[in-house]
Amino acid sequence: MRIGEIAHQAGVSTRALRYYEEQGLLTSERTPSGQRTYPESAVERVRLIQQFFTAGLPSRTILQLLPCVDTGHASPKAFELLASERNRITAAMADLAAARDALDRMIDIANHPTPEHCPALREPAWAPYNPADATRTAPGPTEALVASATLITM
Amino acid sequence: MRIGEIAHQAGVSTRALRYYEEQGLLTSERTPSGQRTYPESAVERVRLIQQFFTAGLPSRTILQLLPCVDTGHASPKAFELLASERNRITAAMADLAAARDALDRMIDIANHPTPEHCPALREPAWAPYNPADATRTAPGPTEALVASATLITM
DNA sequence: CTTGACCCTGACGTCAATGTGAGGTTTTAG
DNA sequence: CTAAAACCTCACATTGACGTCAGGGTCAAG
Repeated sequence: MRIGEIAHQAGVSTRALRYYEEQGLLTSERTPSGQRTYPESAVERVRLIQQFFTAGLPSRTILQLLPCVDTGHASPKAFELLASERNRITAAMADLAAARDALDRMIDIANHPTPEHCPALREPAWAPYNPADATRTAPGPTEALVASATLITM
Repeated sequence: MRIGEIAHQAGVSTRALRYYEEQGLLTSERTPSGQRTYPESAVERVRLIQQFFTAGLPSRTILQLLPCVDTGHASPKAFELLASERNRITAAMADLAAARDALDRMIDIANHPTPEHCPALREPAWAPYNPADATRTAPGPTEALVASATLITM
């Protein structure tokens, strides 16, 4: 398969694929005329790479991780890296959850049944970590709103 | 309080605070000589701003959101924005979870009790979405490893 | 053989939240 | 009073994963 096909199937640009190759994340055969050729499996590999990029891993880190995907074995160094990146991701998820909760508090206040009731600041929307709000975990308030917004934005 | 104190308490640089002001996210009084002065509450406000930045919201979006923190009311536009950003964050968390699971699969394989058993690719580590692995949700494998890595990296 | 779609290699542009340094004023501690 | 520490305003540098344009080959179809 040529680069355009891979790009299409993996949902990325050809520029991205050449960049991955430049970074050592992806290899390709070449036709006599110099055009890149990939095996089918490249599609999944690109998707994995993209997943890591999306998760905020820099290319240098991905480069260190990929060999252990290929060999199925992890050196001690790679092992540490795997673990520390996992921790990083976990921390990032916590940060996102915190921001989401802040938004939820704002939505709650904006949705307050009696708008006259909260002139501004009885409990500021950004109060530091109100544990009473932390009992609920996943869905959050105003499901209908979020659902409709999903329709709008996804 | 002056800028250095706020920066210290909020855990950001003075440069960041001046940038926030430049972007309209933060206001300050000035002493006759021109030095910035902030109320105590600025610390929490900066922390909120940082939380949003960490969650990937761009300053322009934060700028649209903050008024509704201040007034406790959200215009329809702001409301849509709140909802769509909440969705964005939720999607980002899902992406992080997917990457974390990919790492977990790699860790599992690297930790495989019989390393000789998986020469490379019986089930590639990056197999697309193995639902059997999705039953477990939060903690993941190799707790001890992750715990020790936490000690190392946090 | 030619046209249009695809591919190639540079190489510069982008965007956003800061970092950093220059050159100068203000505040604070002694 | 003096020196250090903190502040001020420009304004250019950084980082990373691409976008985009230039200038030029390649490949299938008609």
